[in-house]
Amino acid sequence: MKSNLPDFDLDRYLPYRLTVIAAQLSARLSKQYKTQFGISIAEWRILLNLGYSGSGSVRDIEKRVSLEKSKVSRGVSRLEAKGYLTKSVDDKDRRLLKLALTETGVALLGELIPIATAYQEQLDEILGEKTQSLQSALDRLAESPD
Amino acid sequence: MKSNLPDFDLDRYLPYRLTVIAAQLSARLSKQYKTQFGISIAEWRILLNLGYSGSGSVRDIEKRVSLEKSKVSRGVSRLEAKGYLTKSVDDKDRRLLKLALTETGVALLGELIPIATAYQEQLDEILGEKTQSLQSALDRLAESPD
DNA sequence: TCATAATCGTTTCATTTGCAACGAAGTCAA
DNA sequence: TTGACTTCGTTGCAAATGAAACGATTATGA
Repeated sequence: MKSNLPDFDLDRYLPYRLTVIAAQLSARLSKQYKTQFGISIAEWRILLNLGYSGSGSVRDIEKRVSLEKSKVSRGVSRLEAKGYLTKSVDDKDRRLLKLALTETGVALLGELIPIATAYQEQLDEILGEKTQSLQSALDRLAESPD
Repeated sequence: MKSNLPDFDLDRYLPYRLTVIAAQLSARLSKQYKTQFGISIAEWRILLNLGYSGSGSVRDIEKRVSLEKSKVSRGVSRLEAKGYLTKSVDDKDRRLLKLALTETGVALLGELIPIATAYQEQLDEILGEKTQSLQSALDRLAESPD
């Protein structure tokens, strides 16, 4: 087809670019967590949140780590089945679940975190002095409306 | 559970951060393209690639726009069903498909591109002087070998 | 030439996803 | 108190996804 289209540079188009690079960066840890620990990214985020908050509801996690509530719900169930956390009803509000890591869960998280930290350090090394400007540019995008 | 975990800042963790922001940026255009034109992101990338390359095989698109070949295959089929492109066998190598936009496909793309361009400009505005440093930081990450 | 290997695009299949609907529990106001 | 409304977590369901297998075609090299 003859085309007389305006120019467009996909490689500089941020929605595309960020999606591709995010997938690239996530892929490595995702594979390692899956093969070595049988844990998905969603599960990792849940563990992490519970590790630091001490306990929380499905909704707390959903808001805090950017996961849909059905994903959180299913992730929590899997983690419970594997013995990494416990579910109980919150006494103050019986609609809520009180989720908390088990000892095994804490131990697992203790293995996952150093791996992520090492990866982040590696990325910071690659970025060098650009680390700060990247983070502050991302701050801007994150704050932007819609 | 008592925890004695090393510190970890998820909000500065790039694999997470980029994933969240990428999803946020993509969501807006994704919705608009879907509701207004019935087009998915994968289809948009396919259209875009064909619009500029003139024609190409499934594999060309796969490599060029970061889509799995099954996604390309299905996207191409949908676009063909909607009349936006044509499939034919490549005469030089009969394993390959020769894909090309129809007139309708070019017209559609002619509507999609200005929307994306306007969005990119809006993002550049939000980023201001940080646009360049963001792009160059992303260059670094993209080049990194994992 | 002929057998083997590689590549292309499609499809199968199990899993994942996102959305909406749901029951249970809590809130609010009349 | 009652009834309408909201919130919580789960689940049903249809669609999307990704990996592997497949047939068809081409490339390679003995």
